[in-house]
Amino acid sequence: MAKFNRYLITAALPYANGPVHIGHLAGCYIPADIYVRYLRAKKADVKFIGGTDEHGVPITIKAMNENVTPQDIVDKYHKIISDSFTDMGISFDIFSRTTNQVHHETAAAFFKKMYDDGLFEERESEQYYDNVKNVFLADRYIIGTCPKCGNPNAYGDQCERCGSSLSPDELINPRSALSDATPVKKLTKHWYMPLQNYEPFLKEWLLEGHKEWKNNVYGQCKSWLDNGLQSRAMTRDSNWGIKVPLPDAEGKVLYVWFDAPIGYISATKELTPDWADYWCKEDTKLVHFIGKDNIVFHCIIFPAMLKAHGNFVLPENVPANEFLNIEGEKVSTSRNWAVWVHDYVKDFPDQQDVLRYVLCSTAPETKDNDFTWKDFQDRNNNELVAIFGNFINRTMVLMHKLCGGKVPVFHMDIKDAKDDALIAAIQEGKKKIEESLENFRFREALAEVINVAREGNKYLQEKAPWLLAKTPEMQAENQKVIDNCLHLCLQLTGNLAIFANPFLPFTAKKICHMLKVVDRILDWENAGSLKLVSVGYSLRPPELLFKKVEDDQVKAQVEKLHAGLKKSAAETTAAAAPAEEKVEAEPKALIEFDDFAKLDLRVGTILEAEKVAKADKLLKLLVDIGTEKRTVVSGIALHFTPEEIIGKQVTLVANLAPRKMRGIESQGMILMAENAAGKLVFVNPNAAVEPGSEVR
RNA sequence: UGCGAGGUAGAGCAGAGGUAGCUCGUCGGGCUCAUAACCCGAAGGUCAGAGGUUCGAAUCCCCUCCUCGCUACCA
Repeated sequence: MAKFNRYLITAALPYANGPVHIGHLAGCYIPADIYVRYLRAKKADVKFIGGTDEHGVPITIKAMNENVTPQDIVDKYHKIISDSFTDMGISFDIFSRTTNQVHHETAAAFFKKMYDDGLFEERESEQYYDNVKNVFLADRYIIGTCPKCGNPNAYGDQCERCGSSLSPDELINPRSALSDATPVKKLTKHWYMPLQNYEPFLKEWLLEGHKEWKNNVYGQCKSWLDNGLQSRAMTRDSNWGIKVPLPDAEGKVLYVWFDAPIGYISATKELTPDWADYWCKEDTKLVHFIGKDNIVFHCIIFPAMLKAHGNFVLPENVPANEFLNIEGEKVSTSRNWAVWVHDYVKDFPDQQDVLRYVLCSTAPETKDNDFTWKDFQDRNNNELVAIFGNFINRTMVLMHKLCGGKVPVFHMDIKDAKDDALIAAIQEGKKKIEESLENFRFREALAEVINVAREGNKYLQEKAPWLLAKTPEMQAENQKVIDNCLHLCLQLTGNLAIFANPFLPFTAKKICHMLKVVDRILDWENAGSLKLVSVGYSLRPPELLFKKVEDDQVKAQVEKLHAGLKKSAAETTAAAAPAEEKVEAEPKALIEFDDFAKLDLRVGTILEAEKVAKADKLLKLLVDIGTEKRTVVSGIALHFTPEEIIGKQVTLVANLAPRKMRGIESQGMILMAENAAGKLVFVNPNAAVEPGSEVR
């Protein structure tokens, strides 16, 4: 514990090309905020760093599609994202952005230092280039017809209609997204970081030194390290990003994943002149909160960068969460299957803590989890309203009824075993919550908060002060017992405010208001105290902390979700439909006989067939075309077993340029007919002919 | 395809050799200060499936299936 005198907590920088949804909150921002609020309550020296990640290709694409500048895009989403976090009480000490000047300087200097220390390899490779705009094209910038589904607007890395991942070489009629020009290959130079050089260090530091990390994180990292790391390009050809700070680097920017984590450092610089204390002193505990998709960058690449640069602390833990599904389906921003934070805040005003509660208690800490509106309702109504809120409400109501609206005296002389048990439960609860939080088990910690409230309800029930005061005479006789009961319930209420504060900060404040105490009592050192409210103080009238979520609200939200989905689906279909007809109805452009004559089509016989290792759709075939035997790799393994096709006659495009697939050179292509259902059928002569016979 | 994580009651989780447990929900009863808490009772599980080790397996070993991520790959 005393090992660390300072905490630096980061939460993944959301990418500024869309708003944030509840999956982001559950996986990353709420756990981070809970942890930070807990540390602050313990008066730890802590900085909570966040910001938007504003570079990279997808932002430039989005800008192009909407006919605005990338800066417009990031300005828009930085605001939306930042507001969502503020509304939800995510208490960043700074929420910065990677387009800031400080960040550009910091990231460039970081790169330059590594360059000067000779830590990069320069390599040349061929990349697609747009001769009209004079720029290199990332795979995303190349658009063409998808060879699988015929979508005329597939990207060079992926077809968004059929979901298949592609390489630019596969696109039919590729064209530049910027100018419509046909891309050509051109040599380009980039700076690579030889990650393999850091393997010994990473293995020692991570695999040996951090066995306490969560299973999902440790296992993934071990897998990466066991399989061996490779050099990775840390620069890109683009004009949107941080310019590579070298003389011969016109048109080069830092790879977005190189610059983004440095954003944590830049934001700290922006926040405080003492930033170096947090980043460079060994007694700082650095913790990155992220989702599982970011594990490799935060556990492998960024630590390697920090180590390479030198003088930086390394993360002490990276408690990555899994993913949150919505109503049984994966979140999909493109299909609009998501609950957006800015929508929630509008639909459920002043109920941020309900969402914080539900997302924490159903957080995907060990596996993917499901968010449903029904569960949201149940947890709110049965736990927040009925147990937590209800205990505090009964305490306040009874105190006003039976103790004149003032904190009653505690009479030590009649303290009994039940009182002692309740006091012990408070102490016990404190210990459990601390232990859970320090080990990043937020669900468990929050469940314990509710549990303490449950103990309160139980105590109140057993003491039943309302039964002791059925008549004024009875009340006079029993007043000391009533006083003790409500005194303890009020102290417990104060403790619940402290316990709940990291999780439900808005609620904790409301409790303080009711108890007429200053927010300072929320300091963790007061947890377990029985002197939070002073005897004789008159308190405010009770106000309800939570209200029930009604069935029609649940219904409305579920409908909204489906309506959003339909709308999005309709848009895609509308956009795709004409194109689809075009592909099927309109024949390809006329060609001359000479074009046809370029094809060398031969009938061949399959001699051998075997599955290609590490590929689920590929068969490696040996085809006899008379004069020679060709090795052909064909993507038909899902339709045919090797045994059933040996001996079959096929039609082969014999003069197709050879191409390597999974390390095997394919010397030709087998013609297949595909029906609407996607079933493949061989195109072959309807009677056997000599192998090598020409098809004309 | 390889690797990683996961699969325990309707939901969310715990348990890592010794009679399968917790919270919420469901059903029945008691009680009532409260936005129906609390108490008592009940139903609900072939611990993903098959095989093995063991006196004894949710737990250890082997194989298979399913979900998610990373990674491949495709007429």
